[in-house]
Order: sequence, then C-alpha cells, then structure tokens
Amino acid sequence: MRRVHCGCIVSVHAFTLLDAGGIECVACARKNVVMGSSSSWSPSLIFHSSLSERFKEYSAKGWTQLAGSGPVPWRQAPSLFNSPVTQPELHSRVPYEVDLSTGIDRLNVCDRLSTPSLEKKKVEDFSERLMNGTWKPGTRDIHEKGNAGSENFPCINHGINCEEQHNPCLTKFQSSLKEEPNPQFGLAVSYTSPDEANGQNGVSGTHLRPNPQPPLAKQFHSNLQNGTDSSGETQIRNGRPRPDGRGKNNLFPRYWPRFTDQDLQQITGDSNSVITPLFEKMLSASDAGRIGRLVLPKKCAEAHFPPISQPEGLPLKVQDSKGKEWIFQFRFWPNNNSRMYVLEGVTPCIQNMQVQAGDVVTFSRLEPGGKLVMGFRKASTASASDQDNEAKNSNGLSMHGDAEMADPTSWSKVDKSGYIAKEALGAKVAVSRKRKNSMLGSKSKRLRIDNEDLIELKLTWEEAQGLLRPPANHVASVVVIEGFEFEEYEDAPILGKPTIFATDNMGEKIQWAQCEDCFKWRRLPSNVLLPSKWTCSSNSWDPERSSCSAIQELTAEQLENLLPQCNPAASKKMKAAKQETENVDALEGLDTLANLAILGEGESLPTSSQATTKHPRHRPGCSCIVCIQPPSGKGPKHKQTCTCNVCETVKRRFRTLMMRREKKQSQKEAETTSKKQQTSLPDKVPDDDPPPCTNAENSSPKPIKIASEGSEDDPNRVKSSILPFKGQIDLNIQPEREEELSPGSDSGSMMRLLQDATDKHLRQQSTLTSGGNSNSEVSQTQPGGGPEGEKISNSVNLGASHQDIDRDHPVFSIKTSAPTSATG
DNA sequence: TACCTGCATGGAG
DNA sequence: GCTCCATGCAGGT
Repeated sequence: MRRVHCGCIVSVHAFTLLDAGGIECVACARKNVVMGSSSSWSPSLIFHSSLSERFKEYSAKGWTQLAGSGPVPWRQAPSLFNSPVTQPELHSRVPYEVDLSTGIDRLNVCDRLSTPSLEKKKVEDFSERLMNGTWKPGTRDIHEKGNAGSENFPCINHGINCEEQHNPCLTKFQSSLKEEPNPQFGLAVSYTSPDEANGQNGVSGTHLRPNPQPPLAKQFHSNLQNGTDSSGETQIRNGRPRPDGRGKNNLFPRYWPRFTDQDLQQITGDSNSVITPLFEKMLSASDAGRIGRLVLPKKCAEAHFPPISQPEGLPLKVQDSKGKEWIFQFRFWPNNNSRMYVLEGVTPCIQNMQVQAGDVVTFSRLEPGGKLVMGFRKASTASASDQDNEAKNSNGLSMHGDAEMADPTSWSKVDKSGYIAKEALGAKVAVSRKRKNSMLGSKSKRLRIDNEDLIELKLTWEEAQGLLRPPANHVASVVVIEGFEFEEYEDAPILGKPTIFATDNMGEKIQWAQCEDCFKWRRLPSNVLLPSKWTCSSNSWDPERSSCSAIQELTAEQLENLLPQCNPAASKKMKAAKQETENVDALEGLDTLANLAILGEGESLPTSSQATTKHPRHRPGCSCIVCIQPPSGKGPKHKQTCTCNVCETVKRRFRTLMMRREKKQSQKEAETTSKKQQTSLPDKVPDDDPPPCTNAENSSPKPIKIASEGSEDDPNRVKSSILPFKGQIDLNIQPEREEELSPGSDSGSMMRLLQDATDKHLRQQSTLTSGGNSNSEVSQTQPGGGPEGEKISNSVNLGASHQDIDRDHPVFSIKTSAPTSATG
C-alpha cells in the first residue's frame, strides 16, 4: 500500500515522477526533502477505506449497481477521496488525496499505470493534444495535470488544479490557452491559505513557473471518460479511453467545480467533513423548469454518479446544502447512439434552494459518508469564471485568465473589453435566438451574461468597436449609418489588443502597444495584430525591448500626446463620437433619436454634457442601431424596402415611439387643443418663430422647412440641428420627392426608413385624431389627399422630447436632409 | 386541458 | 462529421 499521489493539485509541469511509482508535485517533493520525509511513497500510507466498505457504502446509498460493477469503483473518484488523513498537515488537501484503500484499488491503478499499451495510449493522447494545440507547454492542462494515479479519479481530474487561482498574475500563462482554460476549481488552492498553498499544496510559485522539465507524457491521461457505466466495463477494466474525440477526457470547463469558501462552508458547515467538488452545472431553462428534469452533463454523470445500464436508472439520494436529503431519479435517455443523463424530480429541491435558470448547481461529495451534496450558487456570484470559460470556448482565444475573472480588479481593460465584446456578440446571438419560452434568455448556458459582465459592458462603444480588429489583410468598407461611419468586413472582426497607431519620425507607420504586465508601451510594426493580452515578452520585433525590464521608448509627454489617438479602425468611430459630442444632442444613432422622442415632453433630455461618447445603452439585447449592426453587414445602403435588422428595428422603434408619443399627446390634447388653436397656426407657422428651445440648436443652420415647418415650438428645428445629417433630419419628405434623395446618401436611405415608419405611424395617428383632434400638429395635408379632412401629420418631431419643447405643441417632425422638400 | 414521459431535433463545440 | 445537450414536441395519462 502506498501513496500514488501526494494529493496536491499539480500542473503538468509541476510534478515529478517518483522512482517508486506514482507522482508527486514539485512543491511536496521539495517539502518532503526539507522535512526529511521521503519524497516517494511511504508504504505506510493511508488506505482507510476498503473497497468492500466502499461497496457497502454505495449499496447503502442505493448505488446498487456499483457493487456489482466490478472495477467500476475506481471510477467513483469522489468516494476515494474521503481518506481521513491522519497526517495533520495533509488535512488541507484531503479532498485531493488519492489514497487507495485496498490492494485492489492499488492494483487497478498500478496495473493501469504499468500497462504499456495504456502508457502508449497516454502518450498518444498527450501527444495528440500537444499536436493539436490543446496542450501547450507552459499552460496548465487541467485534466492531464492529474497524475497517473488520478486517472481513475475524476475528482482529481476535475478538481484539480489550480494553483493559479488566487494569483491573478498566473493567468498570464493562460493567455495562450485556447481550450484548457481554467483552473477555477481548485479547491485546494482557492480555499487554502497562502501558507497552506505554499507549504502543502505546492500551489505557490512552483506552479506559476513554467516547468523547464518536459512534461511527462506517460502521466497525461485521464480516464474520466472511460467508464460509461456498466456497459462500459471493458473500457473501465482496461482503462482505455474512448476512441472518439472526447476520449481526451476533457470535461467541459463549464462543469468544473468552482467552489467558493461560502459554498464549502455552506455544505460542510462547521463539521470536519471533507467536501470533494465533483462538478457543477448552470441551470438551463429546462433544468429549472417545471418539468423537474435536470440534464446532467454526460461526462459528469458517468464519472461521478453510479453507473446505470437501464434507462430507468437509479434513485439517487442527494443532500442539499442545508442538509436536507432529496431523492432524485438518476437515469438516462438514449440519444443519438449516446445517452442523455438526467436527474428527475429535482423541482422541489430546486425550488427549495430557490435557484433558477442561470444559477449554478454544484455537486460534490461529502466525506466521510460519501454523500452526494448538491449546492448552488446564484448567477450573480457564479458565473464570472463560467463566463470566462465560455468566452474561451467560444472564442478560441483566451482573452483573460480565470484568475482574472475571479479577481476583477486584475482585469485589464483589454480583457474586459474583449470579454465584453464576446459577450455582446453572444447577446446578439441571444437576441436572435429563436428559442421561445426560454426562461434563460440571455442567461442561456452558452449565451448568458451575468451581472458582472453587464457591469463590464459599460464601456464606450468606441472602445468596444476599437477592440474589434479587422482580420489581417482585410480591407473594410465604410458604411455610414446615422452619420456614423462603420467599418465592415466580410469576416467578423476579431478581438485584438487595442494599440495606438502612429507615424514615426521616418514617416513609417508604427503602432504602440502596452504591455499587460509592465504597462510600458512598445513600438511595433503597424501591421502587427496583437492578441488581447500582450506582453513585452512577446515583442519579437524589438528584442531589446522584449522584456518588461527594458525602458520604455516613449516619454511621458510623448505618450500623453499619443494617447488621444487611436488606431485607424477606431478613429473613424472616434470621429463619429466627437461629432456626437460636438453636436450637443448629436444622436447616438436612431436609437437615441427614438428614445429622445420617447422621453416625451417634460422629461429632460440629455444635455450636451450627457451626450458623451458613452453609449451606455449598449448592452446585451440592446437593439439600437449600433448594436444590431452586423459586423459583416454588406453594402452601405439600406433601401427603403430593406428588411434587415437595422432597418426593421428602426421602423419598429419609430412605430413604438410614435405610439407612445401619441399616447402622451392625446392626454394633453384635450386640455390644450383650444389653446393651441389660438396660439398656433393650423397649417403653417412662420419659420422665424423662435423655437422655445435654447442654446446650441438655435445656432445651427436653419433647417429647410417643409411641411409643418412651422409651429414656433417646432422642435423640428431642434432636431434638425441636432441630427448629424447636414444638420437636419426631415421626414417630411413628400413622397414624390423621395426619389430626390440622393441615392448615395447614406442618410437618405436611412431616412427613407424613417419616413416609412413615420408615415405608417402618421396614418394611424391621423386616423385616430381625425375626429376633430387635428390641430396644429397637422400641418400639412397629404398631397395625395386622403379622406377629406384627413390631414397627415407627417412631421414627426423626434425632438419633441426636448425639455424646451412647447408642450402644447407636440408637433411631430423629423427633418431629414431631404433636399429641398417642398413646403406645403 | 394540463401534465408527464420519452424521444427527436438542431445548434454549438 | 461527431458528440453533447437544451429544448421541442408528440403521445400517453
């Protein structure tokens, strides 16, 4: 009997093969040397629970199949971690102690370890990962970092790891990770004191440094996926990984247990119980729905739950974090030649725990006793790391380390932005997601965005745009929407590190990039596209400054002059943003325009100071024109008949705003009609009537008045000067004049949309108000003539919401750049 | 009609 | 092209 593993969670480069067999993490090895203890396997080690006892335990728990499944138990990792370690110093890492309690256990493990074919397989497996890029030296490989002995212990394979967890800087090493992200679950790391980590878990610096030693391929294997259940006995016996691609034993990161102290405390209370995180899962709408079926990740189910061979499955006793026991039916459905594992009857428990879709349920094993414990984390606290994983998974670009996610204070702007951008995209997809009745909405496992992310979404849209770097060698086509220029690419932009483009003294185009570590700015060729995380060490273009210790070329002053700039990709957007601020109410697209109108009278408009470059409304689900503009949108023009998202949204928003506007208006009309008839001209109002609005608008060029040009309170004038379309937006375009809109006018095409939407609304409005409520707002009779007396209030004043608008004259008018629309 | 059950479907990785 | 899995949905109760 001997120990096959020191019990620590180790990274691939942080353990050593022991002569006696098995492995030990570097830290423990060192520690053992220091302590004078043997760094190898003490024969006296720790086998506290016999296999038979295990079986009894399982049987007692109703895992009857387990007992008869022969070799299966070694797959039941969790139960094997319950070793009540006698060595005090080991307590802190008990959950990851791998103490085989029986000769059988050991035999299984050792046999497997010594099986040449298996080793070969391990090598192949590792090699495969190495080859396909899923494993990289210097990165941490979650599953593979488990030791050979742990291959049979999913808990280790899952629960391991992560040394870096409480050290954000560790995540630096992750930047290149594409698939194997994050070691968020490291119980031993996350939840031990630094001392413990350093001293006992070997968590500290040891694992932070890339191990110069080559990874030991033979140790990289996990049989997490080996056993499927009793039917997979052969696999279980021979430890052969599944032949399919998943045989690489990867449990999806999103299922890695990420327990917090609170979680543990919640589960274990004050007892001395040892909690072994198994896995976790974010509740989907289906999971949290009334059906009461919690879909279990297949790998997790097969790894941590008793094997089942019949679809009916087994009753499974689960204890919640409050100690209350529940019995679920653990079963599966045949599905596509595979299985779909579910826990049935979870509704009461879920309700009891008051969790919902988007929250995370955690499964762990409580030792001694091997109780299966179901905990939960609310979405607000659960998913930063989850999101991280998601981001990596979906982007294939590790934009940040997990530790960073765990520690928002360590987030770099780039990371945030990249993250945001990703999530924004996800949200975009979520919006278009056709699934209905989804309780999950944007919280969909793959698309959800949690609160923390929402916070992080509060970046300027320019920043976000700026981070969308064009793919190399791609040339953008510039599209102007709402006066804002957008660069469009055939392919979606990729996330990159924002840099500052400049021209050096030689006239050569360069760019400046800031190191993530030292924050020094480094000069780079202009055509270099950097990853979201970039450090001096990656500065292959300037070896002299490929280290953070190198002096920054730029002086503070130079940098100051440089910073306001931004890369060309963003400059145009910045320019638009500047235009926005310069134009006082310069609108943030039609979205803002519409909302200004929706605000209605009496509600303050954004002041110029408020019209910052911020676009706070950009958030998941935002349907504003900026957000919905597809990154790969084609063509600069949107025809009137265009039914793209942008156009449809514009139309829809206008219809909505008009309806709302109308409601407000109608409420006041009764009170003001008589007054308005006295103070305003029904059909025409002198142009020179000073608008009640003040300030900047008045100084703007006087809009070309068309139809309702009129009323002195005509907010058209306000908006006309506000809007970025040559200072005016006029939707009072006569249909016959419509063709006069410049085909090349970007605003024209958009204005057609506006007009279209507006016309629709106005027709409705006129119908509604034709009963005698036509007042000053009805400023023009539709040339085409409608029913008698049906005057089309075809001026929709989106500026009506301006605080200075005469509320008695809620004239709707949008002035566009329609060239010289005839006055009525 | 509502709910349950089991399988099918299709998006995503 | 495969697997996973969230969810739809048909059929049964």
